Amino acid sequence: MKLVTYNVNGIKARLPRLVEYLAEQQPDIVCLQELKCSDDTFPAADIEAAGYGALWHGQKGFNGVAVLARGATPVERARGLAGEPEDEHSRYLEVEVDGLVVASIYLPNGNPRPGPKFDYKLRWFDRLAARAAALLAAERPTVLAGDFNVIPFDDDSFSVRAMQEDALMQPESRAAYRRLLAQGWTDALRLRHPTGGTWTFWDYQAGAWARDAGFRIDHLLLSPQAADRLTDADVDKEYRGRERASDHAPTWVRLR
DNA sequence: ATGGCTTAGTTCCTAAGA
Repeated sequence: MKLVTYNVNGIKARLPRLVEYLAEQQPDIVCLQELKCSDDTFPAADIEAAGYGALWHGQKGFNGVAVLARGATPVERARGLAGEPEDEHSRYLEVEVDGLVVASIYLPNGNPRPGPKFDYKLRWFDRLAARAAALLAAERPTVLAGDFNVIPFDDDSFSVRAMQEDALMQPESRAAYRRLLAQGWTDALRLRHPTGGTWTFWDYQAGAWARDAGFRIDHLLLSPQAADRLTDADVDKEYRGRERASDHAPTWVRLR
């Protein structure tokens, strides 16, 4: 089965691209981020017409996450993370589908840094880590899939210098990501492409796509029970080059 | 040489993204 994470950067603007992707790739499970739509404007009918059941956690204007399942409706386990009741950002949706536990994650960007947005990013990371530890303790096949807004290693970026001051590459961001991995999660893309150079995001600006000036920030973290079933992981890079594309490309794992 | 772009909402500008 193919499980995808895809930051669509506005599901309304991206709907033709998304429907096309579903038809061409027929992924089994798709985690979406940056819906940028409220719950009542999510295009559920179009998704259903494409053959997918869906759960979504929307927000007007920005954020918003969803999980789609081919020929099935995901069963909701949680929306939002504990630990900060006043946080109203829609960034976490956890479901169960076909015996798999799946979370769609949109971690805060954290720019500008330093400042309250960067502090929020680190707090959100801690809250995610608490949930992730509980998920591991259940010893089930589990996938944390999403836009983590972290460039884990220097070779995950086209230019260390260009990103040096960015929140995505700060030591604190990387340390938080490493602490998460150290719980026992497998970074599937890293495992399959251990020397880096695999990008999931190319900025709209400065001809980044044309120069292949990208970086890797969309990640799929597998519990040991899911990692045992991993057969492949990669990026459907070609979709970044299409008309009115998202600035992210679909990123995926195959599990037995 | 991340400067430039794109999306959505409060639209003919602003906020947010990364």
